[in-house]
Amino acid sequence: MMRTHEVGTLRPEHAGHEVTVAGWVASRRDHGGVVFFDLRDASGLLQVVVDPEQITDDDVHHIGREWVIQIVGEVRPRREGTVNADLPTGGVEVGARSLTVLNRAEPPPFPLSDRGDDVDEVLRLKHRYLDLRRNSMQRNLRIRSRVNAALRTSMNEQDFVEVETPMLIASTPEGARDFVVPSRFSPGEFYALPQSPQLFKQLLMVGGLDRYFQIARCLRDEDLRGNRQFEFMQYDMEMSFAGQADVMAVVTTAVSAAVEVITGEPLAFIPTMTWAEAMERFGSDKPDVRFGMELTDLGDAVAGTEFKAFHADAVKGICVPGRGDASRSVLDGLVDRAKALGAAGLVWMRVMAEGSLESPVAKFLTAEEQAAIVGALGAAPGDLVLIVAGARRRTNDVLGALRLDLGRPPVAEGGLVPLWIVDFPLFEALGDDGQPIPAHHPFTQPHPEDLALLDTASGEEFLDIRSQAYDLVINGWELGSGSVRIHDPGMQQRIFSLLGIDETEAQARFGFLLDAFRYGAPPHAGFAFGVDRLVALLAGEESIREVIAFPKTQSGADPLTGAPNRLDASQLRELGITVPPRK
RNA sequence: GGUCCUGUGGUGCAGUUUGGAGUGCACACCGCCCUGUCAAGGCGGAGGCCGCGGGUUCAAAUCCCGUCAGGACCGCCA
Repeated sequence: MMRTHEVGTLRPEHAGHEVTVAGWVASRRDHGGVVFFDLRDASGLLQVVVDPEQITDDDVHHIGREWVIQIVGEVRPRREGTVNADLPTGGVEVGARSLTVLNRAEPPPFPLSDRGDDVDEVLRLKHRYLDLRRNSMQRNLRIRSRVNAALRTSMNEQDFVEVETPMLIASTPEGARDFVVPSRFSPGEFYALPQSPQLFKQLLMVGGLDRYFQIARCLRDEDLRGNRQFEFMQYDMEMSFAGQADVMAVVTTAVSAAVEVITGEPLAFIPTMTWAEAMERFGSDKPDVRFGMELTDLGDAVAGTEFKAFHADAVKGICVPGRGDASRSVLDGLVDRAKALGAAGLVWMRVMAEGSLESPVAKFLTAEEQAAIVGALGAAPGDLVLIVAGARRRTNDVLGALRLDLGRPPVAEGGLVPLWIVDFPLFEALGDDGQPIPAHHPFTQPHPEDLALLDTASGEEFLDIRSQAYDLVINGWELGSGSVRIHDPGMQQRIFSLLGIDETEAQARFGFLLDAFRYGAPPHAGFAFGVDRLVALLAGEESIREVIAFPKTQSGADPLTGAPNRLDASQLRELGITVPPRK
């Protein structure tokens, strides 16, 4: 038997038991005579004591970190004054009767203790198998496993059917850039890897599965970020004879179950906010509502002002508490940032004692206007006021970004604060040809109150049409989104025609789905969210790389395996692929 | 595609602003001492292409140009 116990399970009630334990040497404290080892396995740390009267082999003084050893010995309570309150096993130790070296180890290239948290990430990824031994990675992957299990259990309890959908599918030109896989049987032709199971889950609804879910791997060939990887896991669901409220209830139950299994507290209730309100108050469709600094409309405060920059579609501001002491170079940096985000400029104002304003533009504003600005923002002496004027949507975007730059707390601070964002616009913008561009995807059902607008709208008015699309946001991260789908061929035809997709093109892109819908598609709606992001939030990590066993760097490389790499000439020949010579 | 930040013994940093001998700190590593430590302690030692290439200069870790790698952000992510 390799071991009788995992080290982290031993407690004072085991005193007197003879145990066999095995693991890695986390540290050695060598007194020349007695030697202490911290023995680590997946369950934790345990102090092992090697007494020279028990074990006389001098090699014990040369056992290094990360050596793999096995100890047979007796559990005993620690002597008075030597209990370690920082360790769950700190009340006991094992006195070694025998010590076996199961494997030697070279010194690791970086510390595996909690001190290793600051190590260069490339080095960690290159030796991920060592990085995984560290506390935080062990913890994060175990959180991930329990979240996956909780989601599955919840969906099964809610009578959903888990169905796997294919990884090798047809490419459609919609959405994100596809990863593609060459076909050996049909040289010159390619499969695409799924960006999401979207079309398949709608086919499953036509197929009468009624309630589908999957924890699905999705792939998108777009630039990576702290919370975006090429490949990621989506909790994906779709339900028939159901609408927005039904979907939100099911998702809330599942997410709540996952949160509860980690934090011990369910998400009792997830408040709802319209997209329009989120944009006006927070300048974001994924508002972080854990802190204030809300966007305030200053249109009334500066109505009729002489200051020409404030003669704009919208004049809005935020108040940054206590940052009136920001240096000129910091303020210049904020102005640059605002301009980079597309603002014409940024007005900053330091709020001085008695509420007077110190600002390059103060001389253009009357005392009444200055007082109105301070009043509207509720600014106090010592605060910093930032004002942007311009087109309303751009103004909201810029201030929303500055608000996050200046006020956003660490992702784990204050627990999880979830929010449903509803009534997204159906179209996010107008293309160069004046055709509206869908905000979600072209199968999204318009909002019932805005159906009439579909026929009467023109130009920018299209952007006011709402849809039955909804997002789940937690702590300012877009966790996922969903929508009620169009199931009526007539409505689908109208949307395609608004999007400038003619029948031939629609057939070519989504013909199989449209064909399926001719045979009696049930009304259906669904949702999907990023499991990596949920796990990162629950683990308190800013980057999903910390909750993925083998992630890629920002340039899409894997320092451990060397992916991506080049193929043999013979392999390429078989696939009918020619690649340019290496530069 | 763009902007910004970072790159110095195995690891984490300081040094770069204002050029002057690879100068410093902590950890790890090796040797010796040490029988109750908790990241043990003490003494000693070894370990450097200052990411890479070019330029300026009497002299470059330091200034300039280029490049590579990593990260954050913009674009992108229906």
